[in-house]
Amino acid sequence: MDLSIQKILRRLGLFQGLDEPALRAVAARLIPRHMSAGTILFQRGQLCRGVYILVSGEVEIYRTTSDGREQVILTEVPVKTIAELPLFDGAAYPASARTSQPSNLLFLSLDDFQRLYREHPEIADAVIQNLGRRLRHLVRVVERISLREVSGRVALALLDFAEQAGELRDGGSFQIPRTQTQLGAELATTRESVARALASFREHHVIDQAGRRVTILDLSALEDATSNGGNLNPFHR
Amino acid sequence: MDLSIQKILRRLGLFQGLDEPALRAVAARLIPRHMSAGTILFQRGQLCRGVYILVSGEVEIYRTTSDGREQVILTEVPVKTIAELPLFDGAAYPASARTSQPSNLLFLSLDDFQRLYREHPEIADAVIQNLGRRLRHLVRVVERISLREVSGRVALALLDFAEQAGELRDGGSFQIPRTQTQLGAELATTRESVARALASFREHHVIDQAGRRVTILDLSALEDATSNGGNLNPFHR
DNA sequence: CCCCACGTGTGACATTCGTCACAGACACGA
DNA sequence: TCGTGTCTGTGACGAATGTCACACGTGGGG
Repeated sequence: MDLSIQKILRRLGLFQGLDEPALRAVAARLIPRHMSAGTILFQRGQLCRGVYILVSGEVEIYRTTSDGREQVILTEVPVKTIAELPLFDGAAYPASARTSQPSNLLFLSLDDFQRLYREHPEIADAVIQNLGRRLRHLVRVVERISLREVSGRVALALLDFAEQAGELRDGGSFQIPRTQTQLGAELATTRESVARALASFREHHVIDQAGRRVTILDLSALEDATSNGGNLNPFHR
Repeated sequence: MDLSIQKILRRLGLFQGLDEPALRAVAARLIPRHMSAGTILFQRGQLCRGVYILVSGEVEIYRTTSDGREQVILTEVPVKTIAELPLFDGAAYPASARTSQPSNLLFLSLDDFQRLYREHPEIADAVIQNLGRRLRHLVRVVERISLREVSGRVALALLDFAEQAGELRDGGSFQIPRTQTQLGAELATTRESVARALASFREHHVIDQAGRRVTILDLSALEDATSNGGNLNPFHR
Protein backbone atom coordinates (compact mmCIF):
# COMPACT_ATOMS: atom_id res chain seq x y z
CA MET A 1 0.00 0.00 0.00
CA ASP A 2 2.68 2.38 1.07
CA LEU A 3 4.67 1.23 -1.91
CA SER A 4 1.88 2.05 -4.33
CA ILE A 5 1.56 5.51 -2.81
CA GLN A 6 5.21 6.07 -3.55
CA LYS A 7 4.60 4.98 -7.12
CA ILE A 8 1.82 7.54 -7.37
CA LEU A 9 4.02 10.29 -5.96
CA ARG A 10 6.71 9.53 -8.49
CA ARG A 11 4.25 10.18 -11.27
CA LEU A 12 3.46 13.66 -9.99
CA GLY A 13 6.46 15.84 -10.75
CA LEU A 14 5.85 17.91 -7.64
CA PHE A 15 8.19 15.70 -5.63
CA GLN A 16 10.33 14.78 -8.58
CA GLY A 17 13.79 13.42 -7.90
CA LEU A 18 13.22 12.58 -4.25
CA ASP A 19 14.70 9.43 -2.78
CA GLU A 20 12.72 6.77 -0.99
CA PRO A 21 13.03 8.03 2.61
CA ALA A 22 11.74 11.44 1.55
CA LEU A 23 8.86 9.92 -0.38
CA ARG A 24 7.98 7.82 2.66
CA ALA A 25 7.86 10.97 4.73
CA VAL A 26 5.47 12.53 2.24
CA ALA A 27 3.34 9.40 2.06
CA ALA A 28 3.00 9.38 5.83
CA ARG A 29 1.26 12.77 5.72
CA LEU A 30 -1.28 11.90 3.04
CA ILE A 31 -4.89 11.38 4.05
CA PRO A 32 -6.88 9.05 1.77
CA ARG A 33 -10.37 10.22 0.93
CA HIS A 34 -13.05 8.49 -1.05
CA MET A 35 -15.67 10.72 -2.60
CA SER A 36 -18.86 9.87 -4.43
CA ALA A 37 -19.63 11.59 -7.71
CA GLY A 38 -20.58 15.24 -7.35
CA THR A 39 -18.64 15.97 -4.19
CA ILE A 40 -17.20 19.46 -4.09
CA LEU A 41 -13.49 19.56 -3.26
CA PHE A 42 -13.35 23.32 -2.90
CA GLN A 43 -14.93 26.43 -4.29
CA ARG A 44 -13.56 29.46 -6.04
CA GLY A 45 -12.56 32.12 -3.55
CA GLN A 46 -11.90 29.78 -0.63
CA LEU A 47 -8.49 29.97 0.93
CA CYS A 48 -6.31 27.00 0.13
CA ARG A 49 -6.11 24.43 2.91
CA GLY A 50 -4.10 21.83 1.07
CA VAL A 51 -3.69 19.93 -2.14
CA TYR A 52 -5.54 16.91 -3.51
CA ILE A 53 -3.98 14.10 -5.49
CA LEU A 54 -6.43 12.39 -7.80
CA VAL A 55 -5.74 8.65 -7.70
CA SER A 56 -8.80 7.28 -9.45
CA GLY A 57 -12.02 8.70 -10.81
CA GLU A 58 -12.43 12.13 -12.38
CA VAL A 59 -12.49 15.75 -11.21
CA GLU A 60 -14.00 18.72 -13.00
CA ILE A 61 -12.57 22.20 -12.63
CA TYR A 62 -15.30 24.75 -13.23
CA ARG A 63 -16.44 28.28 -12.71
CA THR A 64 -19.87 29.64 -12.02
CA THR A 65 -20.51 32.50 -14.40
CA SER A 66 -22.51 35.52 -13.39
CA ASP A 67 -25.68 34.21 -15.02
CA GLY A 68 -25.47 31.01 -13.01
CA ARG A 69 -24.09 28.63 -15.62
CA GLU A 70 -21.36 26.31 -14.48
CA GLN A 71 -18.66 26.28 -17.09
CA VAL A 72 -16.32 23.31 -16.90
CA ILE A 73 -12.84 24.57 -17.67
CA LEU A 74 -11.16 21.22 -17.74
CA THR A 75 -11.53 17.66 -16.57
CA GLU A 76 -8.68 16.08 -14.64
CA VAL A 77 -7.96 12.37 -14.81
CA PRO A 78 -5.59 10.32 -12.61
CA VAL A 79 -2.84 10.73 -11.65
CA LYS A 80 -2.81 14.48 -11.12
CA THR A 81 -2.52 17.01 -8.36
CA ILE A 82 -5.54 19.27 -8.16
CA ALA A 83 -4.83 22.95 -7.51
CA GLU A 84 -1.16 23.01 -6.70
CA LEU A 85 -0.68 26.72 -7.22
CA PRO A 86 -2.69 27.95 -4.24
CA LEU A 87 -0.60 25.63 -2.09
CA PHE A 88 2.49 27.64 -2.89
CA ASP A 89 1.30 31.21 -2.65
CA GLY A 90 -1.41 30.59 -0.09
CA ALA A 91 -3.98 32.56 -2.06
CA ALA A 92 -7.56 31.67 -2.88
CA TYR A 93 -8.64 29.04 -5.38
CA PRO A 94 -9.19 30.63 -8.80
CA ALA A 95 -11.86 28.05 -9.70
CA SER A 96 -14.01 25.38 -8.10
CA ALA A 97 -13.56 21.62 -8.29
CA ARG A 98 -15.87 18.65 -7.89
CA THR A 99 -15.76 14.94 -8.60
CA SER A 100 -17.67 13.90 -11.71
CA GLN A 101 -17.09 10.21 -10.95
CA PRO A 102 -16.69 8.30 -7.69
CA SER A 103 -13.07 9.06 -6.91
CA ASN A 104 -10.20 8.22 -4.61
CA LEU A 105 -8.03 11.12 -3.61
CA LEU A 106 -5.14 11.79 -1.29
CA PHE A 107 -5.12 15.00 0.68
CA LEU A 108 -2.05 16.84 1.88
CA SER A 109 -2.76 19.79 4.14
CA LEU A 110 -0.94 23.09 3.76
CA ASP A 111 0.49 22.75 7.27
CA ASP A 112 1.79 19.26 6.59
CA PHE A 113 3.27 20.41 3.30
CA GLN A 114 5.17 23.16 5.07
CA ARG A 115 6.28 20.82 7.81
CA LEU A 116 7.51 18.39 5.17
CA TYR A 117 9.88 20.76 3.48
CA ARG A 118 11.01 22.22 6.78
CA GLU A 119 11.95 18.83 8.16
CA HIS A 120 13.33 17.53 4.90
CA PRO A 121 15.44 20.14 3.13
CA GLU A 122 15.70 17.96 0.05
CA ILE A 123 11.95 18.35 -0.32
CA ALA A 124 12.36 22.12 -0.29
CA ASP A 125 15.04 21.68 -2.96
CA ALA A 126 12.74 19.56 -5.09
CA VAL A 127 9.79 21.92 -4.74
CA ILE A 128 11.83 25.00 -5.56
CA GLN A 129 13.46 23.27 -8.49
CA ASN A 130 10.10 22.13 -9.77
CA LEU A 131 8.65 25.63 -9.48
CA GLY A 132 11.71 27.06 -11.20
CA ARG A 133 11.35 24.68 -14.11
CA ARG A 134 7.70 25.48 -14.53
CA LEU A 135 8.40 29.19 -14.39
CA ARG A 136 11.06 28.80 -17.04
CA HIS A 137 8.71 26.81 -19.20
CA LEU A 138 5.98 29.42 -18.91
CA VAL A 139 8.41 32.21 -19.71
CA ARG A 140 9.26 30.32 -22.86
CA VAL A 141 5.59 29.91 -23.72
CA VAL A 142 4.96 33.61 -23.29
CA GLU A 143 8.02 34.41 -25.35
CA ARG A 144 6.70 32.21 -28.14
CA ILE A 145 3.17 33.37 -28.39
CA SER A 146 3.95 37.05 -28.01
CA LEU A 147 5.77 37.04 -31.30
CA ARG A 148 3.53 38.78 -33.77
CA GLU A 149 4.07 36.65 -36.84
CA VAL A 150 3.40 32.96 -36.92
CA SER A 151 6.61 32.31 -38.85
CA GLY A 152 8.55 33.74 -35.91
CA ARG A 153 6.81 31.44 -33.47
CA VAL A 154 7.49 28.43 -35.66
CA ALA A 155 11.14 29.47 -36.00
CA LEU A 156 11.42 29.73 -32.21
CA ALA A 157 9.92 26.29 -31.78
CA LEU A 158 12.34 24.86 -34.35
CA LEU A 159 15.27 26.43 -32.51
CA ASP A 160 14.05 24.87 -29.27
CA PHE A 161 13.73 21.44 -30.84
CA ALA A 162 17.17 21.78 -32.42
CA GLU A 163 18.68 22.80 -29.10
CA GLN A 164 17.06 19.87 -27.30
CA ALA A 165 18.49 17.56 -29.92
CA GLY A 166 21.93 19.16 -29.60
CA GLU A 167 21.78 20.09 -33.29
CA LEU A 168 21.63 23.86 -32.98
CA ARG A 169 23.96 24.72 -35.89
CA ASP A 170 23.99 25.08 -39.66
CA GLY A 171 23.54 21.58 -41.04
CA GLY A 172 22.01 20.35 -37.78
CA SER A 173 19.22 17.83 -38.26
CA PHE A 174 16.41 16.82 -35.92
CA GLN A 175 12.87 15.48 -35.72
CA ILE A 176 9.88 17.68 -34.89
CA PRO A 177 8.44 15.80 -31.90
CA ARG A 178 4.88 16.93 -32.60
CA THR A 179 2.14 16.81 -35.16
CA GLN A 180 1.51 20.12 -36.84
CA THR A 181 -1.87 20.21 -35.14
CA GLN A 182 -0.21 19.99 -31.72
CA LEU A 183 2.36 22.55 -32.72
CA GLY A 184 -0.38 24.88 -33.89
CA ALA A 185 -2.08 24.65 -30.51
CA GLU A 186 1.16 25.31 -28.63
CA LEU A 187 1.95 28.31 -30.76
CA ALA A 188 -1.55 29.74 -30.48
CA THR A 189 -2.19 29.37 -34.20
CA THR A 190 -3.52 26.76 -36.62
CA ARG A 191 -2.22 23.67 -38.34
CA GLU A 192 -2.41 25.35 -41.71
CA SER A 193 -0.40 28.37 -40.65
CA VAL A 194 2.30 26.11 -39.26
CA ALA A 195 2.44 24.20 -42.53
CA ARG A 196 2.66 27.43 -44.48
CA ALA A 197 5.43 28.80 -42.28
CA LEU A 198 7.43 25.62 -42.79
CA ALA A 199 6.78 25.81 -46.54
CA SER A 200 8.04 29.37 -46.56
CA PHE A 201 11.24 28.42 -44.73
CA ARG A 202 11.79 25.63 -47.24
CA GLU A 203 11.19 27.93 -50.17
CA HIS A 204 13.73 30.44 -48.84
CA HIS A 205 16.29 27.69 -48.21
CA VAL A 206 16.29 28.36 -44.47
CA ILE A 207 15.56 24.71 -43.70
CA ASP A 208 15.37 21.44 -45.54
CA GLN A 209 12.43 19.29 -44.57
CA ALA A 210 11.29 15.75 -45.28
CA GLY A 211 8.28 14.87 -43.20
CA ARG A 212 9.15 15.59 -39.60
CA ARG A 213 12.88 15.62 -40.17
CA VAL A 214 14.28 19.12 -40.44
CA THR A 215 17.80 20.18 -41.42
CA ILE A 216 18.94 23.68 -40.65
CA LEU A 217 20.38 25.35 -43.75
CA ASP A 218 20.60 28.94 -42.49
CA LEU A 219 20.61 29.29 -38.71
CA SER A 220 21.04 33.07 -38.83
CA ALA A 221 17.92 33.46 -40.93
CA LEU A 222 16.00 31.29 -38.51
CA GLU A 223 17.16 33.41 -35.58
CA ASP A 224 16.30 36.60 -37.43
CA ALA A 225 12.79 35.32 -38.02
CA THR A 226 12.25 35.30 -34.26
CA SER A 227 13.30 38.89 -33.71
CA ASN A 228 10.04 40.62 -34.52
CA GLY A 229 7.52 41.47 -31.85
CA GLY A 230 8.37 42.13 -28.24
CA ASN A 231 11.68 41.06 -26.80
CA LEU A 232 11.22 39.47 -23.44
CA ASN A 233 13.47 38.91 -20.49
CA PRO A 234 14.78 35.37 -20.76
CA PHE A 235 15.04 35.28 -16.98
CA HIS A 236 11.55 36.64 -16.46
CA ARG A 237 11.30 40.17 -15.22
CA MET B 1 26.20 49.33 5.97
CA ASP B 2 24.40 46.18 6.97
CA LEU B 3 21.29 48.28 7.31
CA SER B 4 21.51 49.53 3.74
CA ILE B 5 21.93 45.97 2.49
CA GLN B 6 18.68 45.11 4.21
CA LYS B 7 17.06 48.04 2.47
CA ILE B 8 18.28 46.71 -0.84
CA LEU B 9 16.98 43.23 -0.09
CA ARG B 10 13.58 44.63 0.76
CA ARG B 11 13.38 46.12 -2.69
CA LEU B 12 13.92 42.78 -4.39
CA GLY B 13 10.79 40.73 -3.96
CA LEU B 14 12.76 37.51 -3.79
CA PHE B 15 12.91 37.70 -0.01
CA GLN B 16 9.63 39.54 0.31
CA GLY B 17 7.94 39.51 3.67
CA LEU B 18 10.94 38.39 5.69
CA ASP B 19 11.58 39.84 9.12
CA GLU B 20 14.81 41.50 10.16
CA PRO B 21 16.65 38.48 11.61
CA ALA B 22 16.07 36.54 8.40
CA LEU B 23 17.23 39.45 6.27
CA ARG B 24 20.35 39.73 8.42
CA ALA B 25 21.05 36.08 7.77
CA VAL B 26 20.75 36.69 4.04
CA ALA B 27 22.91 39.80 4.19
CA ALA B 28 25.64 37.87 5.99
CA ARG B 29 26.02 35.57 2.99
CA LEU B 30 26.28 38.25 0.34
CA ILE B 31 29.65 38.94 -1.25
CA PRO B 32 30.13 42.50 -2.55
CA ARG B 33 31.82 42.75 -5.93
CA HIS B 34 32.87 45.81 -7.82
CA MET B 35 33.20 45.38 -11.56
CA SER B 36 34.52 47.76 -14.20
CA ALA B 37 32.52 48.29 -17.36
CA GLY B 38 32.55 45.35 -19.74
CA THR B 39 33.05 42.62 -17.15
CA ILE B 40 31.26 39.41 -18.01
CA LEU B 41 29.11 38.07 -15.17
CA PHE B 42 28.32 34.79 -16.85
CA GLN B 43 27.81 33.35 -20.31
CA ARG B 44 24.97 31.53 -21.91
CA GLY B 45 25.24 27.80 -21.35
CA GLN B 46 27.24 28.01 -18.11
CA LEU B 47 25.77 26.26 -15.13
CA CYS B 48 24.39 28.64 -12.54
CA ARG B 49 26.68 29.20 -9.59
CA GLY B 50 24.66 31.86 -7.84
CA VAL B 51 22.71 35.03 -8.27
CA TYR B 52 23.86 38.64 -8.62
CA ILE B 53 22.13 41.65 -7.16
CA LEU B 54 22.77 44.82 -9.11
CA VAL B 55 23.23 47.67 -6.62
CA SER B 56 24.63 50.39 -8.85
CA GLY B 57 25.70 50.65 -12.46
CA GLU B 58 24.16 48.79 -15.38
CA VAL B 59 24.11 45.23 -16.71
CA GLU B 60 23.31 44.11 -20.23
CA ILE B 61 21.70 40.76 -20.93
CA TYR B 62 22.66 39.59 -24.41
CA ARG B 63 22.95 36.67 -26.74
CA THR B 64 25.54 35.94 -29.35
CA THR B 65 23.76 34.96 -32.54
CA SER B 66 25.13 32.35 -34.90
CA ASP B 67 26.67 34.97 -37.18
CA GLY B 68 28.60 36.50 -34.30
CA ARG B 69 26.47 39.55 -33.55
CA GLU B 70 25.78 40.30 -29.91
CA GLN B 71 22.16 41.14 -29.47
CA VAL B 72 21.32 42.95 -26.27
CA ILE B 73 18.03 41.60 -25.06
CA LEU B 74 17.57 44.02 -22.19
CA THR B 75 19.45 46.36 -19.93
CA GLU B 76 19.04 45.98 -16.20
CA VAL B 77 19.29 48.93 -13.85
CA PRO B 78 19.52 48.89 -10.02
CA VAL B 79 18.06 47.45 -7.89
CA LYS B 80 17.50 44.09 -9.57
CA THR B 81 18.50 40.49 -9.26
CA ILE B 82 20.26 39.20 -12.35
CA ALA B 83 19.28 35.71 -13.47
CA GLU B 84 17.15 34.44 -10.63
CA LEU B 85 15.60 31.58 -12.55
CA PRO B 86 18.71 29.44 -12.97
CA LEU B 87 19.18 29.71 -9.21
CA PHE B 88 15.96 27.82 -8.66
CA ASP B 89 16.13 25.05 -11.19
CA GLY B 90 19.92 24.78 -11.30
CA ALA B 91 19.96 24.77 -15.09
CA ALA B 92 22.20 26.71 -17.45
CA TYR B 93 21.97 30.44 -18.08
CA PRO B 94 19.73 31.11 -21.11
CA ALA B 95 21.68 34.26 -22.00
CA SER B 96 24.92 36.05 -21.16
CA ALA B 97 25.37 39.12 -18.96
CA ARG B 98 28.00 41.82 -18.71
CA THR B 99 28.35 45.21 -17.06
CA SER B 100 27.94 48.13 -19.42
CA GLN B 101 28.91 50.61 -16.68
CA PRO B 102 31.20 50.32 -13.69
CA SER B 103 28.93 48.50 -11.26
CA ASN B 104 28.57 47.32 -7.70
CA LEU B 105 26.97 43.94 -7.26
CA LEU B 106 26.24 41.53 -4.45
CA PHE B 107 26.76 37.85 -5.10
CA LEU B 108 24.90 35.01 -3.41
CA SER B 109 26.20 31.56 -4.24
CA LEU B 110 23.86 28.70 -4.99
CA ASP B 111 25.23 26.79 -2.00
CA ASP B 112 24.67 29.70 0.35
CA PHE B 113 21.18 30.19 -1.03
CA GLN B 114 20.32 26.58 -0.29
CA ARG B 115 21.88 26.77 3.15
CA LEU B 116 19.85 29.88 3.86
CA TYR B 117 16.47 28.32 3.27
CA ARG B 118 17.49 25.12 5.00
CA GLU B 119 18.53 26.92 8.14
CA HIS B 120 15.69 29.43 8.01
CA PRO B 121 12.41 27.76 7.08
CA GLU B 122 10.71 31.13 6.79
CA ILE B 123 13.06 31.85 3.90
CA ALA B 124 11.90 28.66 2.19
CA ASP B 125 8.33 29.84 2.77
CA ALA B 126 9.07 33.22 1.25
CA VAL B 127 10.85 31.80 -1.78
CA ILE B 128 8.13 29.24 -2.50
CA GLN B 129 5.43 31.86 -2.03
CA ASN B 130 7.26 34.23 -4.33
CA LEU B 131 7.67 31.57 -7.01
CA GLY B 132 4.03 30.61 -6.67
CA ARG B 133 2.91 34.19 -7.15
CA ARG B 134 5.06 34.60 -10.21
CA LEU B 135 3.80 31.35 -11.66
CA ARG B 136 0.23 32.48 -11.09
CA HIS B 137 0.95 35.81 -12.69
CA LEU B 138 2.50 34.19 -15.74
CA VAL B 139 -0.40 31.78 -16.10
CA ARG B 140 -2.66 34.80 -16.18
CA VAL B 141 -0.49 36.46 -18.82
CA VAL B 142 -0.58 33.37 -21.01
CA GLU B 143 -4.31 33.12 -20.52
CA ARG B 144 -4.72 36.69 -21.66
CA ILE B 145 -2.58 36.73 -24.73
CA SER B 146 -3.66 33.34 -26.01
CA LEU B 147 -7.16 34.64 -26.59
CA ARG B 148 -7.48 35.10 -30.31
CA GLU B 149 -9.48 38.27 -30.46
CA VAL B 150 -8.31 41.49 -28.92
CA SER B 151 -11.77 42.21 -27.53
CA GLY B 152 -11.52 39.02 -25.46
CA ARG B 153 -8.19 40.08 -24.01
CA VAL B 154 -9.55 43.49 -23.12
CA ALA B 155 -12.59 41.89 -21.53
CA LEU B 156 -10.35 39.64 -19.44
CA ALA B 157 -8.29 42.62 -18.31
CA LEU B 158 -11.47 44.50 -17.37
CA LEU B 159 -12.67 41.52 -15.34
CA ASP B 160 -9.33 41.44 -13.52
CA PHE B 161 -9.48 45.14 -12.72
CA ALA B 162 -13.07 44.79 -11.55
CA GLU B 163 -12.15 41.87 -9.32
CA GLN B 164 -9.22 43.74 -7.83
CA ALA B 165 -11.54 46.63 -7.07
CA GLY B 166 -14.13 44.28 -5.55
CA GLU B 167 -16.65 45.46 -8.14
CA LEU B 168 -17.08 42.26 -10.09
CA ARG B 169 -20.85 42.47 -10.63
CA ASP B 170 -23.43 44.11 -12.85
CA GLY B 171 -23.34 47.80 -12.00
CA GLY B 172 -19.84 47.52 -10.56
CA SER B 173 -17.65 50.53 -11.26
CA PHE B 174 -13.88 50.87 -11.25
CA GLN B 175 -10.94 52.75 -12.71
CA ILE B 176 -8.65 51.28 -15.36
CA PRO B 177 -5.25 51.65 -13.65
CA ARG B 178 -3.37 51.97 -16.94
CA THR B 179 -3.08 54.10 -20.01
CA GLN B 180 -4.37 52.41 -23.12
CA THR B 181 -0.82 52.33 -24.41
CA GLN B 182 0.29 50.31 -21.39
CA LEU B 183 -2.72 48.08 -21.66
CA GLY B 184 -1.99 47.47 -25.32
CA ALA B 185 1.53 46.34 -24.47
CA GLU B 186 0.31 44.00 -21.73
CA LEU B 187 -2.27 42.44 -23.99
CA ALA B 188 0.16 42.02 -26.88
CA THR B 189 -1.75 44.43 -29.09
CA THR B 190 -1.89 48.16 -29.82
CA ARG B 191 -3.36 51.23 -28.22
CA GLU B 192 -5.79 51.65 -31.10
CA SER B 193 -7.12 48.12 -30.88
CA VAL B 194 -7.72 48.57 -27.15
CA ALA B 195 -9.64 51.78 -27.80
CA ARG B 196 -11.71 50.07 -30.47
CA ALA B 197 -12.51 47.11 -28.23
CA LEU B 198 -13.69 49.48 -25.51
CA ALA B 199 -15.73 51.42 -28.06
CA SER B 200 -17.35 48.19 -29.20
CA PHE B 201 -18.26 47.21 -25.62
CA ARG B 202 -19.78 50.65 -25.11
CA GLU B 203 -21.73 50.42 -28.34
CA HIS B 204 -23.18 47.05 -27.35
CA HIS B 205 -24.07 48.34 -23.86
CA VAL B 206 -21.72 45.87 -22.20
CA ILE B 207 -19.99 48.62 -20.29
CA ASP B 208 -20.41 52.29 -19.63
CA GLN B 209 -17.23 54.30 -19.84
CA ALA B 210 -16.20 57.85 -19.05
CA GLY B 211 -12.47 58.25 -19.38
CA ARG B 212 -10.86 55.59 -17.26
CA ARG B 213 -13.93 54.92 -15.18
CA VAL B 214 -15.80 51.84 -16.32
CA THR B 215 -19.19 50.60 -15.14
CA ILE B 216 -20.20 47.04 -15.90
CA LEU B 217 -23.61 46.89 -17.54
CA ASP B 218 -23.64 43.27 -18.66
CA LEU B 219 -21.21 41.04 -16.79
CA SER B 220 -22.33 37.90 -18.63
CA ALA B 221 -21.56 39.45 -21.99
CA LEU B 222 -18.14 40.46 -20.74
CA GLU B 223 -17.44 36.93 -19.57
CA ASP B 224 -18.69 35.50 -22.83
CA ALA B 225 -16.29 37.73 -24.72
CA THR B 226 -13.40 35.95 -23.02
CA SER B 227 -14.50 32.47 -24.02
CA ASN B 228 -13.05 32.31 -27.50
CA GLY B 229 -9.64 30.84 -28.14
CA GLY B 230 -8.02 28.23 -25.93
CA ASN B 231 -9.29 27.57 -22.46
CA LEU B 232 -6.41 27.14 -20.09
CA ASN B 233 -6.00 25.49 -16.74
CA PRO B 234 -6.38 28.21 -14.11
CA PHE B 235 -4.04 26.20 -11.89
CA HIS B 236 -1.52 25.69 -14.63
CA ARG B 237 -1.28 22.21 -16.05
C1' DC C 1 -6.52 -5.94 -50.98
C1' DC C 2 -9.26 -2.34 -49.94
C1' DC C 3 -10.83 1.15 -46.82
C1' DC C 4 -10.46 4.55 -43.58
C1' DA C 5 -8.31 7.50 -40.31
C1' DC C 6 -4.71 10.63 -39.82
C1' DG C 7 -1.14 13.71 -40.94
C1' DT C 8 0.21 16.81 -44.29
C1' DG C 9 0.22 20.44 -48.20
C1' DT C 10 -2.07 24.32 -50.52
C1' DG C 11 -5.52 27.32 -52.77
C1' DA C 12 -9.34 30.90 -52.19
C1' DC C 13 -11.58 34.13 -49.41
C1' DA C 14 -13.29 36.92 -45.57
C1' DT C 15 -11.99 38.92 -41.38
C1' DT C 16 -9.12 40.93 -38.00
C1' DC C 17 -5.68 43.62 -36.80
C1' DG C 18 -1.69 46.71 -37.10
C1' DT C 19 -0.18 50.95 -39.24
C1' DC C 20 -0.67 55.62 -40.48
C1' DA C 21 -3.08 59.72 -40.06
C1' DC C 22 -5.69 63.19 -37.91
C1' DA C 23 -8.65 65.39 -34.26
C1' DG C 24 -10.49 66.48 -29.76
C1' DA C 25 -9.95 66.63 -24.55
C1' DC C 26 -7.31 67.63 -20.75
C1' DA C 27 -3.51 69.09 -17.65
C1' DC C 28 0.34 71.85 -16.85
C1' DG C 29 3.38 75.66 -17.09
C1' DA C 30 5.12 79.83 -19.23
C1' DT D 1 -4.34 82.94 -22.19
C1' DC D 2 -1.81 80.45 -25.04
C1' DG D 3 1.11 76.72 -26.16
C1' DT D 4 2.70 71.88 -25.48
C1' DG D 5 2.53 67.18 -24.39
C1' DT D 6 -0.15 63.20 -23.21
C1' DC D 7 -4.12 60.42 -23.59
C1' DT D 8 -7.93 59.12 -26.12
C1' DG D 9 -11.06 58.24 -30.21
C1' DT D 10 -11.69 56.97 -35.18
C1' DG D 11 -11.24 56.49 -40.16
C1' DA D 12 -8.84 54.14 -44.15
C1' DC D 13 -6.12 50.62 -45.97
C1' DG D 14 -3.21 46.69 -46.59
C1' DA D 15 -1.08 42.63 -44.74
C1' DA D 16 -1.36 38.53 -41.97
C1' DT D 17 -3.97 34.86 -40.70
C1' DG D 18 -8.03 31.95 -39.62
C1' DT D 19 -11.53 29.27 -42.07
C1' DC D 20 -13.14 26.22 -45.47
C1' DA D 21 -12.29 23.11 -48.98
C1' DC D 22 -9.87 19.65 -51.41
C1' DA D 23 -5.96 16.46 -52.50
C1' DC D 24 -2.23 13.21 -51.55
C1' DG D 25 0.43 9.70 -48.96
C1' DT D 26 0.80 6.34 -45.38
C1' DG D 27 -0.26 2.75 -42.15
C1' DG D 28 -3.27 -0.44 -39.87
C1' DG D 29 -7.37 -3.41 -39.68
C1' DG D 30 -11.06 -5.89 -41.60
